[in-house]
Amino acid sequence: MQHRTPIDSSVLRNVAIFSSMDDDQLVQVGALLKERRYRRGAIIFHQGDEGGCLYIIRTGKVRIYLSSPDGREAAMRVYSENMAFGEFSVLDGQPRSASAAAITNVTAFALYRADFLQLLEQNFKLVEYVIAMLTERLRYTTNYFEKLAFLSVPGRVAALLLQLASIEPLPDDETRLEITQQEIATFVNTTREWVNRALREFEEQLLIRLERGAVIVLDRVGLHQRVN
Amino acid sequence: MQHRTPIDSSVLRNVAIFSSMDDDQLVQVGALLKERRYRRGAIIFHQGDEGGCLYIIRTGKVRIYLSSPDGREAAMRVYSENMAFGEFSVLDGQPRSASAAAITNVTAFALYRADFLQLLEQNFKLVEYVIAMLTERLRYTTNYFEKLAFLSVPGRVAALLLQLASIEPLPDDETRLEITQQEIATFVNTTREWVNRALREFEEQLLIRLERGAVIVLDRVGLHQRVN
DNA sequence: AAGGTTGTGTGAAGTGGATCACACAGAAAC
DNA sequence: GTTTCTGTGTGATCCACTTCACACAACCTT
Repeated sequence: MQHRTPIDSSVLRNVAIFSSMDDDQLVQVGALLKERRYRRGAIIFHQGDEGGCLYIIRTGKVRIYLSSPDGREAAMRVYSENMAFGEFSVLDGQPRSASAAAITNVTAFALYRADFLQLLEQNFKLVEYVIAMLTERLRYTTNYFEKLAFLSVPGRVAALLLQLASIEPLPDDETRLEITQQEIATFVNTTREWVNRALREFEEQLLIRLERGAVIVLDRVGLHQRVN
Repeated sequence: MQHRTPIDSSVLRNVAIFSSMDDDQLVQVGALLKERRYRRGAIIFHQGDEGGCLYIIRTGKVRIYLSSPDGREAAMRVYSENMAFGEFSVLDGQPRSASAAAITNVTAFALYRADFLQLLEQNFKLVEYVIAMLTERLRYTTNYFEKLAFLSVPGRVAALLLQLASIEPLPDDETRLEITQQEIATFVNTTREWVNRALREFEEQLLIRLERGAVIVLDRVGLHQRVN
């Protein structure tokens, strides 16, 4: 199920977290990584679990989310190719602060706590990268918090669409987002019905087009004006 | 207005961020710090400002908050003695992600970006501390986000009271929190009126006692049950 | 083709919380 | 003293959003 052989170091070249390393170091890192595969929908870890490793995504998308005692879910973020997630637990040894699930089929590299901490000590560039990553996370969450606190439901939906669109490869208009309305609802912390009403309104204004399981963003500047 | 003389290094001994340093290093750090004073209510920095330095609080309390275009405020956190704030901008050079205001009169040390980065390179222990600080911030905000997303107004008020009570020196019951209901409202992202209604209900259940400008926490376990 | 499942669309009723509108008391300012 | 704030208490109304209830289409299965 999982490779025990060292991972081809050339693959690691474009992973941001290792970008500062030379060939020798990459080979060394490759030997520490374990390959992991997850099916669409599979849960990678739960909030509260002991967190032994961080993950670097090779292919696919991962959703980070919180769940309430009564079964509701609040999605916080999507990570995609070449991004790392699950670092907090590795850095501070505390349990997972959120849960992670595979949105699509996912292949990832797992890097375990002891190995990672050792790399950190040996490589100051990596430390700089980790600090940069953490501050980025912090800014992201602060921004997310801000939206939740200040924006109405339609505003949050519009903001989410823009954010998702900005991740997608095609920076042009006509960006296709493969996401269900239920999923959008968990991201903006409302009900599916309200997401639907907001989306239909945007569709009437020709800002988006709706399909089963997808939203096609047509007019980003128009959407941007709807953020309120 | 501000000291140019080096700061007594013995004062730095109990500041967590420098706890790993020996006497020589502390003297060196002391020479880099600038003393700053702020009046009760004064704004230390605004969201969006260029962020040149981080602050270490000597005495007093500081409130970190966000403000919306239409003038509403959402408070995120209170920092008190010996804690550092304003680090993100120093670490990544980006503008301030939130605003900071003095709740009480405040004296603080300012440490500027270039100086701080240099210290970081010279001292790996400091790096470890910074990483620990950042992960703590991240966990705190995630937790805060979770409360905002899942709890009702009374639940959030109860959770806030418990959190504030846990900071206060007296860990016993009968903890006096000097805070107005308006301030509570900005912390839990509601209106003053609703905070009042929630507090009166708690008072009737003998969980707290109300005074002008203060809430006295009587029964923490009882309050804990009201978090929902 | 028949039946189940998942995603969507949409009305009607219910509610948590916001907004508005005052009243009142303690503190501070004159 | 009186006046003027700042903080509190509380009812009435309003509205954004939730909950419930169903209809329907697309896509699985078998």
